[in-house]
Amino acid sequence: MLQAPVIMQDHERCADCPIRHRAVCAYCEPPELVKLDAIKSYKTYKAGETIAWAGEPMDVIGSVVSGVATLSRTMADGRRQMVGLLLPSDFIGRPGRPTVSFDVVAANEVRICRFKASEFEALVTRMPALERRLLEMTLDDLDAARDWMLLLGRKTAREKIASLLAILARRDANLTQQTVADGLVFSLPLTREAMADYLGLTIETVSRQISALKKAGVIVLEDSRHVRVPDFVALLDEAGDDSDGGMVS
Amino acid sequence: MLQAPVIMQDHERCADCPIRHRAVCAYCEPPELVKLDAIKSYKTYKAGETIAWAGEPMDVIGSVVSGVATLSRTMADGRRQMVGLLLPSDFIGRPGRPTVSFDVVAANEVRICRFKASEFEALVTRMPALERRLLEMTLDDLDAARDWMLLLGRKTAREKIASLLAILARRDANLTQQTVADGLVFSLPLTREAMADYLGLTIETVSRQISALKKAGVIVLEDSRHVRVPDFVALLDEAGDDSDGGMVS
DNA sequence: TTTAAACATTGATCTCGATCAAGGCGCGTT
DNA sequence: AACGCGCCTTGATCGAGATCAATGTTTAAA
Repeated sequence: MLQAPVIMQDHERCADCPIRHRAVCAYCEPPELVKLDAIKSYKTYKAGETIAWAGEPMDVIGSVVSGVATLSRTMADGRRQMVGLLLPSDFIGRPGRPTVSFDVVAANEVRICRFKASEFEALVTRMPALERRLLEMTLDDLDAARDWMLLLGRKTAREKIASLLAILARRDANLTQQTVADGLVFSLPLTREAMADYLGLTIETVSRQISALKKAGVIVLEDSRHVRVPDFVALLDEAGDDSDGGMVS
Repeated sequence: MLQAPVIMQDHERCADCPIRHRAVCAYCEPPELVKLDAIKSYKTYKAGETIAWAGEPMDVIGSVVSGVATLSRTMADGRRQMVGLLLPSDFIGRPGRPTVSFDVVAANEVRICRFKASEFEALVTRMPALERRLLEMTLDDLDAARDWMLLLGRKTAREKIASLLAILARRDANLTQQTVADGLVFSLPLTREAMADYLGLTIETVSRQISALKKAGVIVLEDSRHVRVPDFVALLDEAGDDSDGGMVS
């Protein structure tokens, strides 16, 4: 969620701030920026570690610096559905809300830059542009959630896998500034189980469909965690998407 | 989406405004309120009529006064997934976004109170509390979308139907101030087809599962569009939800 | 290097919901 | 009343993905 199209590397001072990408770097005044710097802190979570449980009070907001975190809802009998995937530069937090409404778990080793929620909220009231930015980010999340709903409700297993791979490939290409022409190569930051939770499938089906895409030549598996996409358009075609969704071209 | 817990009937002047429920009534200053009144307009759409197509520029924002509207995404081959359900008092619009990203369709006769987007935006910049309110509403939508994702990805057909009925029953009870003890009665504002699009099912499965819940005594069908729920807790149980989700008790 | 545990793949079978098909019901029109 | 049309229900069958089961692979600890 909440992906910044390009990371701004010319703002070293706030390089890891949860809001750096457009809000602070674009709008904030230097005095406020100093305050942001003074109250931020870092924390690293190991793979599988729970960052926050559903229902817990959420006293920090932040953003992913490196690694991958997941948001998921679980039913009483253990069925689980991922409802958010947080990659580097994504924002974590629900401004103005006292509790988390889903489990936040580290998919692999995750480094997070955090603010105390109360201090962040105070800052927001003094910086109207920040509030605007938060609204914009939440709308991005909502759009992503709605695409995700189409995937869960109407796509076949094969389309689901292709869609997920396309999303991960796009994110990776943005971060590394690759172009499509090179033939994308990227790593899968999720286990088969996490992919299954993302897609509303079982791990067996995930595995089978990845094999099928491999057999069809749409992807090449360097190993079980590294994928090469020779032709990105072919992958999008498998995903059933009708647009290229803003790929770096 | 964006449900107001109780409609404020003591603010006649802005009774139909897209933002009446908490933002204007709670925060706005009288001079601004007058301006809101001056620029609002009404429009009624017939059942099945498309209010806006995906990709179109969206020059109005507004809210549902009566009737039901749906947001849905469609794939190239016609598969459709509903991604938003707008009941009376719900907000329509993506503040700051130039286009709609899904089809907006009237499920039955819908009356909408509208602002020109540009005028509304201008107002927002002068009323910081309004921006805060929009953020809050968008977060509500995001929470709803995430619950919906759990439904689509992991619930059985029967649980899906029960969940939808529970949502509609709750909304109806809130509007009419019924209590659970009475044994809820409410009308289904959606056709079987719309329910199927909501739930990621086919109309046949929707029909069958409604029949099954009827046979099990969880619901009573007065006719195909009116439902009685003798025991709301039993319905929630069928839905697989672990919380009562804020029912009026 | 061996071992154990987590993760991934593949096969065989089953099941829930989709699909195909036929009728029924409600309602407005002629 | 008869007709047509949209909507809903029910039955029969099919198939995609789940489930059950076995085996292979990677990783890291001993």
